[in-house]
Amino acid sequence: MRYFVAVAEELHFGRAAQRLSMAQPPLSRAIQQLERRLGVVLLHRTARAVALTEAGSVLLREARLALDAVEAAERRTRRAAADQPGVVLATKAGASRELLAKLLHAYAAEPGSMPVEVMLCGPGEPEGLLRTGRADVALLHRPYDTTAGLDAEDLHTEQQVVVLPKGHPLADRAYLSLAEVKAQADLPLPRWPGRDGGHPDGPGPRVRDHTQLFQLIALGLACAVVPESLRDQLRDDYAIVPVPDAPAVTTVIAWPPHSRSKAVADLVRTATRL
Amino acid sequence: MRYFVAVAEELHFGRAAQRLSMAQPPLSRAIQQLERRLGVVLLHRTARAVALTEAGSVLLREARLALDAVEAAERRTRRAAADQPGVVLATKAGASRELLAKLLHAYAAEPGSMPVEVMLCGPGEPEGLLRTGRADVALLHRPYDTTAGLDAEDLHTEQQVVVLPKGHPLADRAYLSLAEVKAQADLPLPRWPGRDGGHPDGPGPRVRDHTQLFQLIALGLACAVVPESLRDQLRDDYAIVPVPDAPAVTTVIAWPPHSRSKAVADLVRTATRL
DNA sequence: GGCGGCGATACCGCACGGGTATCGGCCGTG
DNA sequence: CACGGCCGATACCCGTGCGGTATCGCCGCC
Repeated sequence: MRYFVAVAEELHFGRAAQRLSMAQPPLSRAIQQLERRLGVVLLHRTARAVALTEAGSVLLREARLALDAVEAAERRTRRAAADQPGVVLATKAGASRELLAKLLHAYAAEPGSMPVEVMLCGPGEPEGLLRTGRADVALLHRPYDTTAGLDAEDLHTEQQVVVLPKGHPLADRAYLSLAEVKAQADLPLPRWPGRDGGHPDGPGPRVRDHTQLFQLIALGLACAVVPESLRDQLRDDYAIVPVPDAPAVTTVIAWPPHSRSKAVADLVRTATRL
Repeated sequence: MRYFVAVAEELHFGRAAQRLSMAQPPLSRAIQQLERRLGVVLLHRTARAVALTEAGSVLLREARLALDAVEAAERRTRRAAADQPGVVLATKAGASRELLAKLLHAYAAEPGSMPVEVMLCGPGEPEGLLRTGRADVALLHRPYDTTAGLDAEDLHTEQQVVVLPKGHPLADRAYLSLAEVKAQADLPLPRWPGRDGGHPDGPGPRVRDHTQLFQLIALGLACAVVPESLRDQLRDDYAIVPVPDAPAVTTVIAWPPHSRSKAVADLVRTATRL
């Protein structure tokens, strides 16, 4: 299955073999065996190109989940046996900073609380971290993050604002509509990486984290619609205007649905009581 | 991992090996290898008994999920390649009969609908069927069934009633409290099998499906608290009394969170519009 | 038409998974 | 207290299957 995922992602047996540190022929045979075992054609091969069949793309999605589950099993087992227990909390760097601080503080004061390791990561990563067992619990932000396959509790909902370079013509407005923001051809919205690590097509600059984002805004090369709590982290060299019709952002605490850990349960309970 | 799950469930290398149709020594070694690879002690072995360690029980839970995911990947891939598409809907035999009928009828009338295979199963099974890819969508009943790890939409909520043998002294009451029902020592509540197939301890008779249940009630050996919609399926040789303080039962339609199937989406949409 | 890129095939060797035989410790029993 | 039996671990052997190298066959392009 690892082999198939590699080939399906590369769409090239040679490169996939290289990624798996093996030779190409055994890889070809392994895929053929898989196809024979399943009785299904997974790949259309022409001498020039490899393409996924319908069934192949189903297997790609399912196999990723299965491999993640296996990885999670190993990792969680190892962690359960480690002598120093603790919880790993994942969240996007820079988001919900104040809420996170309050949560950590309140949880530390709980009786029987464990050390919490905070894992800061890029957008879209936390779900994968939970699925592969690298993290135990995460703070996510709907609708940016998806909670599919996770259990979650809502913590806080807030409106969004647009961040503009200081002195921009629109900076004096009391509020802006999402349509007006998008209509700014000179200040495009940035493009965040998708789940596969690729950036969607479009005019805006490619961006990986908030530092890059605010750098670009300060340079007058972009603007961004972000939750209003981020304003606390901005110095006053930006202009901030509410965007009432942008979708509200809900901060949620999420965890794998079968989690049996007392620490995660305590953390969730503490968070909902804040 | 399959090996470990077998040993962890049997807590006996010999029987586990038998279940896996292999000899005991290679199984012992395989488990040792797994322990060495993870660097973790999974089982306490005394010469007389085998017991799970803390880490072992974590791996048991995680490994089951991982194996289910692998099984689901294979099964869904095969199904995706089969020339006759279709959806498998799982639900407990006898529950929500009318709602199911309406749903199937309404969905069949939708444009682009596919054949629906209804899979009737016992209590607690549907979650496993969804996780292993044997079913695509299920009708569940909270709080009896858990929707952890699934996406779900509420369809219908109803009160519960107690079903008594005809002519029972309590049969004339306008309503009963849950405490009164439980206090009936001569008419114990039945014990349903748990997720592991074992029945909880207690006085009541062990029961696997509604047929058994109602047979026992008719014989005057048990009573049962069930959703009120079940009364439509009962002939009038039972007495039915509302139990207002029993938890309300919500019928939900549930599906695996990463499902990308149009048929499942249509089915869910149809169900929520009923 | 020839060359190059790429997946498939042919063939080989070794490592690992599984089998049988046997050991060793623990408990129950007469 | 000694013996037997139960059960997991160890020792040793064998065959299969996975991965490697060499090569082929097909297609597209210069």
